[in-house]
Amino acid sequence: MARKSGSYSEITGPKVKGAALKLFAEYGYAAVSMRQIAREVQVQVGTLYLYTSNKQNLLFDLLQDHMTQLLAALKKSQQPKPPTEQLREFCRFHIFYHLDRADAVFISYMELRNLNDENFRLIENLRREYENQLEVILSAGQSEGVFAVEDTKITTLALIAMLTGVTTWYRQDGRLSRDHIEQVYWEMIKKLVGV
Amino acid sequence: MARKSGSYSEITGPKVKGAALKLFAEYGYAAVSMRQIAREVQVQVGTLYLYTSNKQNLLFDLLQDHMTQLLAALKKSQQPKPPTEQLREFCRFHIFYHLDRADAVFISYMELRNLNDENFRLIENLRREYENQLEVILSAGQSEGVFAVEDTKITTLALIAMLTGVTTWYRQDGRLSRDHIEQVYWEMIKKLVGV
DNA sequence: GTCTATATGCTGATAGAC
DNA sequence: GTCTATCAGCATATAGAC
Repeated sequence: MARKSGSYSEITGPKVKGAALKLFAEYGYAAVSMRQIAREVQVQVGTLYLYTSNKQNLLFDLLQDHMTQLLAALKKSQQPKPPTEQLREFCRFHIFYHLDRADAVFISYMELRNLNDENFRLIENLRREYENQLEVILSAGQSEGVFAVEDTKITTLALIAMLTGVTTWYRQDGRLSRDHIEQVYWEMIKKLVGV
Repeated sequence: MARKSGSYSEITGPKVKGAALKLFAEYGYAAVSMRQIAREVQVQVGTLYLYTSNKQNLLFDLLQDHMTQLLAALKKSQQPKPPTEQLREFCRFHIFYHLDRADAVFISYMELRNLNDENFRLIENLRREYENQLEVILSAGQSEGVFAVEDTKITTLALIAMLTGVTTWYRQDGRLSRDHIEQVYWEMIKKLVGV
C-alpha cells in the first residue's frame, strides 16, 4: 500500500489525544487498544509512539490537561466577592464546565485506578486543590456568619458529588435546560448551607 | 501436576463470584482476565466456565445480585411513617448499606458501560426503581407540605449523588465515624428539603 | 467437577525502510 | 513523520482426559 504523504506533527499530536479521550471515555482505558486509537486517527500504530511514550502516559496527559485547565478556569472565574456570590459562581462554573466536557470529566473519575502510583498522586493533588477552592469559600462564609454548616470538609465533598452528578443524567435533548438545572441546584445549595 | 481432588461445586460457585467482584473492583472489568479470576479461586481456567457462560454474564450476575439485594433491603427498611422519618431512614440506609459493600457499589457505577445493551437495560431499570423509592418519599412530603423542594426528580438525583459520594472518600481509619457522617448528612439533607 | 492442552486472535511496543 | 513487519505474550473459550 502507498505510504501516507507529508508531515503533520502539529495536527497529528492533538488528534492522538482527542481520539484517546473519546475512546477511553466510551470504552474505558483498559478496553481500548493502541490499534483502535491509531485507526481513529487514521495512522499506523507505530506512529502513535512519536506522540506518547506509552499508553499509560497518554492517559496521564489527558487527566493532567483536564485538571490543570479546570483549575485555571476556576481561578479565573473567581473574583473577590462576598462568600454567597462566590458560592453561586462556583456552582454555576462547576455545572457548566463539567457539562461541556463530559468525556474528560468521565475519564477523570473512572480511570484514576489505571494510573500508576506516581501519576495517581499527581492527579489527586490537583483534585484536592480544586476541592480546597470550594472549602475556602465555605469557611469564609462560615466565619462571616452568612453560612451555617456543621463541617466544611464534608459539606465540600457533598456539594461536589451532588454537582458532578449532573453529568451522569443530563441529556442535551432532555426536558431540562442547563440554566434551569443550574438554578434548581443553586436553590438547593443555598438552603443546604443555610443562606 | 496432580489433579485437584474432589468436587466442590457448592463452594466454588460463590467463590468465583467473590473473586470476580474483588478483582473487578480493584482493577476494572476489562483489565481482569479469566486467568486471574481462576488463580484467585485456585482453580484452572476451564473450571470457571462451569459457573458462568462467559465473562460478560459474570459481570451481569454481580450487578444484578447487588441491585436486587439493595432493593429488597431498602423495601424491608421502609415502614409506613411520616415522610420526614422515611427520608431520615433512607439517608441512614443508603449510607450504611453502601459503605458496607464498597466493592459491589463501585462496580455497579463503574462497569455499567461494559454490559451489553440488553443487560444494561435490565440493570438501569433496577437502578431507576431504587431512585423512585426516594422520589415517592419526596413527593409525599411535598404534598403534605412538610418538604419544600422545587423539583422532586432533580432533588432525588442530587441526594443520591451526594449520599453515594461518601463511598469515594470514607476511610475506616479516618477522622470520622459512620454515625457522625450519617448525622452530618442528615442535617444537610433536612435543610436541603426545607424541613 | 476439575484438569491439561490447544485454537484463534489480539495486545503493547519496537526496528528499520522510505 | 509515517509506514510495514514482527516479537513475545496474553486474551477468551472449548475439547477431551480422568
